[in-house]
Amino acid sequence: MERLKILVVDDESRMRKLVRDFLVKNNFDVVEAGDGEAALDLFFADKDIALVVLDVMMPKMDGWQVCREIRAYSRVPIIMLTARTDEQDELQGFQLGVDEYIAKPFSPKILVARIEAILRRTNQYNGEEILSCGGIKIDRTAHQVWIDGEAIDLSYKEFELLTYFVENKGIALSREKILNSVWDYDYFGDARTIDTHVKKLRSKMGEKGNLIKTIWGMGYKLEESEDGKPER
Amino acid sequence: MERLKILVVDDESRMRKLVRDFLVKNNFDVVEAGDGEAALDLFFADKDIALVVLDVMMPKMDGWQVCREIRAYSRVPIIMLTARTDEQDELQGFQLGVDEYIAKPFSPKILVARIEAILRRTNQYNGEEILSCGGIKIDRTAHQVWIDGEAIDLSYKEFELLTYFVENKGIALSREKILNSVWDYDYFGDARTIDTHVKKLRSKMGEKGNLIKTIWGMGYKLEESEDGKPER
DNA sequence: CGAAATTATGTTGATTTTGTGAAAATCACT
DNA sequence: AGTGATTTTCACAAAATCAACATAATTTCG
Repeated sequence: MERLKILVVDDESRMRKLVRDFLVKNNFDVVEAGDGEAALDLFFADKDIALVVLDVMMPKMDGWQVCREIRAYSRVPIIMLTARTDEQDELQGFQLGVDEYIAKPFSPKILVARIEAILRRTNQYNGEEILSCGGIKIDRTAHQVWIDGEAIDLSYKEFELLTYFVENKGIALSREKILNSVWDYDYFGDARTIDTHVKKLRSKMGEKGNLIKTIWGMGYKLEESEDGKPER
Repeated sequence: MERLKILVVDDESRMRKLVRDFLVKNNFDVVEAGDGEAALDLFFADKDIALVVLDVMMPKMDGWQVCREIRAYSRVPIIMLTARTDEQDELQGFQLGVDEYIAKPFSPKILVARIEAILRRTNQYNGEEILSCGGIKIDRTAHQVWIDGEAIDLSYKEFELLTYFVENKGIALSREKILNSVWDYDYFGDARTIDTHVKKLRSKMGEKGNLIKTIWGMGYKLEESEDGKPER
């Protein structure tokens, strides 16, 4: 599958970098614009932009206006980044043809998940809806997890964390890394909170709980399979 | 692959030298700056700096400020050197677009590993993720070692030490050298500690343990293969 | 061979890191 | 505002690691 190109529009370069880094890591191409005009120029010059991520709050031309102008000529999927709370906006946005909202601050993981979901909906992307690994099965749209065929209940964070583990199975993950992708980008708190979630995950996962290995002095890792650990 | 250029910014010349020496040994080009202003001058004068290593604590302009100014114009990867403990800082830095943190004191080996990982992520560098040597296989991302296909558990230090041996297979390594790259730069303890770790490594490695040769009066060496040693 | 130097090994205590349960804070919904 | 669920923090227990040391074994070299 060729890499899909995403246009990211935000006046803050840090936010652009955040979004870009995460998208690139997830195999998308990214083009950026720092204001509405540049965004429109880029969008109409470049015929193969698969999706647009648009900050609402921008000086000069705001996100709504950019959205309106794009919609006058194109049905490309548009995701809006908004400040929490504003429900009024959502209404306005849906009338304008916005496909999805993401409230700031969001977790990078959620951003990517939403983008992939939309692209999947529009048949431009066929990533997996169902993840699985050593008896763990995850349905992302249904937000449901099965262990050896048995459905288990997980809270939101637990689900996100387990999904992240499965997406990165076999890779040693530092707490730092986990925080930076599963938690909102402005989360400032104790990395040990991860331990608590891991504890709950392990217990809810029953026998399969020990697929989540502790890497002492480093972090955690989801083992791809149970075997390969004979001695000790 | 041409040599990549790294800008090292720290007010302590001792630290700059430490970092420089290690990077040069690992085939990077290094330019140094002793304060924030010099760093910015150098950075904007020199168009092909591939990565910046930045100490947080500096007189006059601190690391955050330097980071901000660089980020206003560039997305070059930035690694911050911080005092242990300060988690608050990490949040701030993340918003500024810092790519990685390394807590002082660090081991030179870790510094190089992180730098290479980031450059790999940004596709500027294609070193190996998997090392191997005479039946020993090391997956750095998984933090996992196999001996003849069997996974073995190693502690953090043991893993670092074995990786160092494999990276330098066939080369005689003095205890001094080993300490200076695998241990934190402020460790001034007994070099005999290495012996203890070598002992544990050898025993965990089973038969392959004797690939780690003692070089009497000198240090240790990892043999590239078991056979082919008729003389001696 | 034997003494001196060096390395191997087993043990131990201090330190660091992780596990765990419970309390506190936050959030979602009514 | 009130309730229950979720998330985070905290404190202490448990576990793992690490450095150091003492003693045994090995190598070197006179």
